[in-house]
This record gives sequence, structure tokens and C-alpha cells, in this order.
Amino acid sequence: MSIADDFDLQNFLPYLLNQAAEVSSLRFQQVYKDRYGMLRTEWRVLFHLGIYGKMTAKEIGKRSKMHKTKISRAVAKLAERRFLTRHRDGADRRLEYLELTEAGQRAYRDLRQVAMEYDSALAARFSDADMATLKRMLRTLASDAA
Amino acid sequence: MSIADDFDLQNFLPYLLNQAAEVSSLRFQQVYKDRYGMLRTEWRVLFHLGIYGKMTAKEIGKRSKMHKTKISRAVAKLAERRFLTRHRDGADRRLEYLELTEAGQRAYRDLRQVAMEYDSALAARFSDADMATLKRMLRTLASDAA
DNA sequence: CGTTGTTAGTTACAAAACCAACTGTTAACA
DNA sequence: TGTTAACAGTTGGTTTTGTAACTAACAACG
Repeated sequence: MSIADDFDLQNFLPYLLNQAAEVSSLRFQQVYKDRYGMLRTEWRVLFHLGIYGKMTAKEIGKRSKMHKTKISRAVAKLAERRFLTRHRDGADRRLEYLELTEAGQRAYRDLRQVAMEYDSALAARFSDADMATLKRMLRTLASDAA
Repeated sequence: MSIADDFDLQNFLPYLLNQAAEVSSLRFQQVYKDRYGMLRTEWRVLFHLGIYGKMTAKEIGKRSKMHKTKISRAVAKLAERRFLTRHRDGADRRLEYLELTEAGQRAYRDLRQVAMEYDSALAARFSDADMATLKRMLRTLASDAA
């Protein structure tokens, strides 16, 4: 009972997912951290704006599932560093449109390149079929844990 | 360039892994948090001791890849709640053996049951072959990001 | 209009994580 | 032995996150 239980942590999916996520995030983190002093929340906001263009904090929240306070702080940091600008909506003055500056777009394109190369390096360790299976399953798991 | 870029965040493996990990951890977190007021670090330490039996903080660190300060604080909390006991090694007095108390083992067995049921529920959404592929790939990714 | 409810976003405070320096102990080896 | 290095584990101070309450603006409906 107290020694050598047969439950295996390495087979417990949430644990395994966390380990894989942590390890695989590390190298990319080093780049956006060392190169731009960004946090995870910040590169995510940067990427959302880089990919989809101008949008509000609310929309970023819906797409990324990040909490609005995290987004608010990430936006403040990115604005302070002149990576994005904020524009109030004329009709509904609660809304604020966020848009990358030239500097923000340069940072985005730079990091996007790193991300793509890193993703390819990770994918190279597996067959195309396995990668497709993996991504499909991860998307299912991410969309809602049964 | 600024609008509708073609990079897809949902295909960037580190991002996708994080999303899946976060969502799939949530339900289990609710149980150990609501039922025992534990943190993630604490259930991990509890499980390591429940599964492998008596060991030192150092060994837990090696197996779990958690930083020693996290482990130290989790152990302190678990000891305070009488879920584990600490015994100095007679020969090398730097070492401290950690072992679950009866209460600790009860908590472990309770949570292990929850974990197993949750894992089964997650697995039920996929074929056995796909689950095997998923776990194999996650283990590869967790062991070292190329 | 005016009250009540809802929404977008921010701020304040507490909880947790991170990093570096620390204590106490053993090992290495001149 | 004596000195220096290495190791197990802890503590302190800062950063980051989480939670809840807040402000400012709009909407619904009497």
C-alpha cells in the first residue's frame, strides 16, 4: 500500500500534457523573453493582433480564452513599449481597438519566423500521420474536457 | 501584412499543448482544490509519495522536474496538514525522508480514484490506438524538446 | 427620461511562482 | 586535519497570477 503503488503518473493525461507543454514551450519562451522581454501573455496578444489584425481586448479574450485581466496587463505592457496603439470606438466608447505599430509588426514577424521553425523542428520527430492525429486530439481536448 | 496573416496559432504545437493541458487540468484541479485545499505542487508531491513510497525531496525533484523550492514549500504544507512525516537520515543528516501518514494515504487513494476515473473519461473520447499514439508522442515531447 | 442591468476594461489586494542567496552538512584532497 | 567545493533543503524579496471589486459607458424598459 505505502510502497510501489501501481498507478502511473506518466499515464495520467493531464499530468503528461502539462509536462509536454512545459518542455515544448521552453525554447520558444527563451526567444521571446531574451529578445523582447515578453511574457507568455504578451506574445499571445502580439500574435493575435499580428495574425488577425485590429481587434478589441474582448475579442482577443474570446479567441485565446485568456482572462481579461491578463489581457489588460499584457496590452498595457505592449502599448508602453510602442508595440501597439489603442483607439476608442466612436460609436461605443467602451470599446478600444488595438492595432500593432510598425515595431509591433516587426516583432511579430520575427517571432512568427522563430515559431514556424521551432514547430517544424518538433514535427520532424514524428510522421505526418501521427502529427495530424496529435493535433486533432489536442484540439478536441482543448475545446472542452469531457 | 497587418490583416489576415496566414500563420495559424491553433497549429503551433507549444500553444496547442498549453491549451489542451490547461483545459484538461481544470476539472481535476477543482477536486484537489475544493476537497483538500491543495495546490498543483502539493498533489504532485502527494502522488509521488503515494506511488513510489518513502523518498527524499531531491528524488521527487528528479522524477517530477519540479524546482526544489516548489517542493520544499509543498512538503511544508503537507507536513503541516499531517499528510506526511519527515525523518532525517542517520548517516547523511542533509537528507530527509518523506513518507505519507495514514491521512496522507487516504487523501492519495481518494484522489487517485478521481484521477483514474477522469483519465478514463478523457480516453473514452478516442480510440485505443489514437490514445496510445498520443501518449507516446507526449512522452517523447516531454522527455526533451528537440 | 430614469432606474436597473449589462458590458469593456482597469485596479487593488492576496496568493503563488521565480530566482538568488542562504544554512547546515558531507566530500575531496592538499 | 584544514580548507574549499558540493550538496540538500530553506528563506527572502521580487515578479506574476488570480479574484473581486471597481469605473465608465451603453441598453432595456417602465
